[in-house]
Amino acid sequence: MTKVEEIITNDQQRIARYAKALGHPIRMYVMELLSKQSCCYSGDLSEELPIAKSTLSQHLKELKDAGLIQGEIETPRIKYCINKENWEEAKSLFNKFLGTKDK
Amino acid sequence: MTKVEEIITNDQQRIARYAKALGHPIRMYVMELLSKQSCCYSGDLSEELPIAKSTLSQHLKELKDAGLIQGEIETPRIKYCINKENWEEAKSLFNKFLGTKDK
DNA sequence: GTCATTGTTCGTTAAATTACGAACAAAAGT
DNA sequence: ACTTTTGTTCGTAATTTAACGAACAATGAC
Repeated sequence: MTKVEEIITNDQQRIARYAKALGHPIRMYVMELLSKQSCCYSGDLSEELPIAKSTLSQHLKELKDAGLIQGEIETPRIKYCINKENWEEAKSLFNKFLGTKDK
Repeated sequence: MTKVEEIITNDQQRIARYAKALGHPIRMYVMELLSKQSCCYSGDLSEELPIAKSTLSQHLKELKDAGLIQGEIETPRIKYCINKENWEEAKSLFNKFLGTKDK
């Protein structure tokens, strides 16, 4: 009868999308790293993390598809950093949701 | 070689668990509702939301299993509310992650 | 050109997620 | 006892997720 879009707000859709992307320890690890040190190389991640590089690649793709990170080619490596614009949006959405006073 | 637990912190595991639970629009909707109005009945949710009640039940179970909500029998209905203790932990973890100043 | 290096894509597999309706269980009302 | 209300559980199906290794592509070094 009623459609999802009439009930679930756009913000809820978006924050759920971000939350989903953060819903894995490896991806949390990457995001936390990036929020601390501005950028990283997947080769370095691949060394520290005990997972196949193809698996890591998939996780990075997840984060990229969710808009949380972006990759920049810096041959022969790829430099990953936070996607500032979307990250700001995500933070704003989470802060609002969490009832934090700012924003 | 190295184990996941040596790399991924406990906090990262926990916040990822919470994020995963929040990674669906329906569940975001419920959590947002509960953070506003302290409690709700799944019957009411079932009416507003265009999904089967069995599906809703599953989503509520997800949130319950993640520790974000708790159900209290109030026959014949079930009253759902935030699980305060875990919600505080989740907020604290998210705030730390998001780089918010408080907490 | 050939060889490393770096990271993605492919193919596969196992498990988890999402969704539905039907069946079921519990408890209160008649 | 029967019915109604409320919500969970069951059975099923389609899709997505997570993981691996092998194969592949791009680029720089030899």
